[in-house]
Amino acid sequence: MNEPLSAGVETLAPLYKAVKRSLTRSLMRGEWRPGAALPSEARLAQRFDVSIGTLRKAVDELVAERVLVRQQGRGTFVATHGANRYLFHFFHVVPRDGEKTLPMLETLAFARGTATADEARRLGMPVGARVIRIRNLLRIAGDPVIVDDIVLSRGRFPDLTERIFRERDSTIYHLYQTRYGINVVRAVERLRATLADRAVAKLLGVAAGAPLLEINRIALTYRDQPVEWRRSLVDTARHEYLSDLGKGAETPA
Amino acid sequence: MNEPLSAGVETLAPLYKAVKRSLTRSLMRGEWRPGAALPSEARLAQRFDVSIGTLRKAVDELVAERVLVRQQGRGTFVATHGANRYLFHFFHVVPRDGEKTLPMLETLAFARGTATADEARRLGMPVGARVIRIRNLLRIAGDPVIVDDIVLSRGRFPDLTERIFRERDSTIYHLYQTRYGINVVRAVERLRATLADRAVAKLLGVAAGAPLLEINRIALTYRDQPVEWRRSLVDTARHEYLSDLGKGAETPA
DNA sequence: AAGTGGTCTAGACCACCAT
DNA sequence: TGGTGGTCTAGACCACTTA
Repeated sequence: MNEPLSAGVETLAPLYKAVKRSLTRSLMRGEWRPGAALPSEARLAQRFDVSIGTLRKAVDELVAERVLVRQQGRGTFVATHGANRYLFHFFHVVPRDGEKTLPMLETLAFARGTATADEARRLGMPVGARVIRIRNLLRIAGDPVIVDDIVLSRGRFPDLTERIFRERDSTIYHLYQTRYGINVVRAVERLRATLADRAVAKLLGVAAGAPLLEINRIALTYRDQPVEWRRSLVDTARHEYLSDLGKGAETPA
Repeated sequence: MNEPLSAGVETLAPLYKAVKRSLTRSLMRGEWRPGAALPSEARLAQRFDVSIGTLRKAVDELVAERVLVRQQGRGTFVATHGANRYLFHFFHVVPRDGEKTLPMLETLAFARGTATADEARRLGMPVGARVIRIRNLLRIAGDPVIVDDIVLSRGRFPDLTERIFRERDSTIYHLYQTRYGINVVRAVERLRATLADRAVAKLLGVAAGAPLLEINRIALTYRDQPVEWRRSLVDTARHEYLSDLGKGAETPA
């Protein structure tokens, strides 16, 4: 496993970038499972034959991207997709007054089909590729607020069945991560305003033609490979989409 | 100017945090003007009596927050509000097909008044405080796309007149920065869907009752002090709000 | 007590920019 | 050529966790 850093096609100029790349490759290979501890920084530095400072700089960036999690005194771990990570980084709908909470998810439909031109483009597959389409209703504090339509490539999720999807015990991304080894690392969302059609209006308990917030999300894994396309329709009568910008990282003070 | 780091009310545990705090204080005081170069890292390290590594770690965070800008071989500078920074970090409306471009701004109204309860809460002022209200129409590639309603405290912008506002030669935040020494560093946006009223519909060239994306933005300066409240109404027929999430920093590869 | 990450230091060398 | 930031190193010490 001691692959020399100069092995890759081309070594990135700064050494710590090469180390980061090598770490990412190991993560993609699944060398360390989600939730598992990496070797200590001292050991990793040895393995890559770099100083601890350089190793730390590589890990720093992966921590900033939330791929790894450091815990002082315990170790460095592969980030897992649980309720917390979902709430903090992948779910931006908040009550207009009150605290953000985890939505309850009810699966309304699960169907197989072939990719439309739109779906193919967004997921980087050929038109006609085999896909799965899932519709969910999300309730916040009991109220129906969001209708989600998810599209997945059957190539990436070969044996995914409605039963497996329904009977997962945590978030959807946790299912992707644990069962399919697909680690959602980033998401790009495009928002617009639209009007509720009759079916969605009924689900959300609003009038047909009510204004809804439409979120088109592409979820990405390592190297920005698209994994999931999700269209969310949100009733923003009592909820909002929160976008906090201009912060590089946490940096509280 | 050699204020000891232990001077502040309480010194933050890590040394580099104290250095960062001290740098921020200097920026708030205007010790270095926007666009000006800071002393070299070696000199700053001397001044704070810390190692270069520690000094760099403090500057790293301010660079990540886009308060400072490093240029190899030239120096470290106080970030200025120009077209680029605005486009990249404070303007998220993009054409659905095509490149993001700088909008053209037309000022429709400029009026003085006193703060409503809503305005007072959002800007952290007492109800009835004196405010300025400005309405602008933004065109992208010639088409009217956004109506902006801006609310400012007259306390922060004492001598701001319609003429000064109209005759500025760059972005609005550049005006705040250069004329009032107020550096917008961060923004929090809350989005919802709404319907166009008659006045806005006419401005945007859509039907009354057309769906619009409503963006409520609070612009903040150092220490998260609110500076500006802006409500934008966006016609998302041919444009979208882009939200890129999950990246800690740039980290291209 | 042993092992982990977090901070801090001091110094070398490189890449880039101005002159 | 001299000054700037960018990278890399080696090592000391601290804070925290676990056993």
